[in-house]
Amino acid sequence: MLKEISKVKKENIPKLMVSFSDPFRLEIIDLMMDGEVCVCDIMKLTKLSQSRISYHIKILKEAGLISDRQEGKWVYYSLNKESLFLIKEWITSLTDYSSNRKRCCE
Amino acid sequence: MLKEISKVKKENIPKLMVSFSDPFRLEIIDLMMDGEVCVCDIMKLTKLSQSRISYHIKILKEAGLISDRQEGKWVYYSLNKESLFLIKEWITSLTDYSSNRKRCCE
DNA sequence: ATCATACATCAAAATATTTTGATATATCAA
DNA sequence: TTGATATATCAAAATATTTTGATGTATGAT
Repeated sequence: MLKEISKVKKENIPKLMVSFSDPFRLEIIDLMMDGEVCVCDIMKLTKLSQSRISYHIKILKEAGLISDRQEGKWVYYSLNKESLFLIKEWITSLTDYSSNRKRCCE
Repeated sequence: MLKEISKVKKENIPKLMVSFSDPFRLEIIDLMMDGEVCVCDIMKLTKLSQSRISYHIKILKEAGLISDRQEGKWVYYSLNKESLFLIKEWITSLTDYSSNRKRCCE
């Protein structure tokens, strides 16, 4: 069902959603809303340790939610708008298609 | 930031999102898109054990994503459209407000 | 070539989530 | 009242995620 009405593959949803399931990742995402950030920016702004940030960045990256761009010693991360749109579309399919049928299975 | 541009309280986002972060919960949500389901429906349709289903139902309920209605021995669960809309609104705030500024912190 | 900086990765420990099987509770029917 | 059914809850075990501190790698400056 969900499979067919959205461009996001159902099996990718959990990984994407896990991105939003941790308060520190939400903080990082929040920072990225203002534009690109490097790990060092996040360190300054959140007081999380470097390896901890790298860990969460990795989760976000593997979910496809962020992109990176290296510039010398720095790696700049930014939100991947395309996947945000896919998620939005998926959620929309939930709100739009959830039926008004009283009972599902009879 | 996210705090201010959406009606969903930031601290509630992780719990809501955790709902979508497990494939079995997604299956259950999927079933609910067709209307109300009881635990017994989910048992028939998914082959998950009863207590396992109750556990996942509890997660969904505590996130505020589903509502329940008891009728005799049965408890019918259904998606709570209001919270789906809040989530959609939150995701929309992400896509709409994420800035095009190149660098966040300078 | 050496050093400092930015970040990634790794293994171990800490912590959290999920599953399981058993038991509890509530409702209904006989 | 007894028994069956639907679901919830619980504690233990299994499993997964997160944190920590240490080490590795690449880049650029001296």
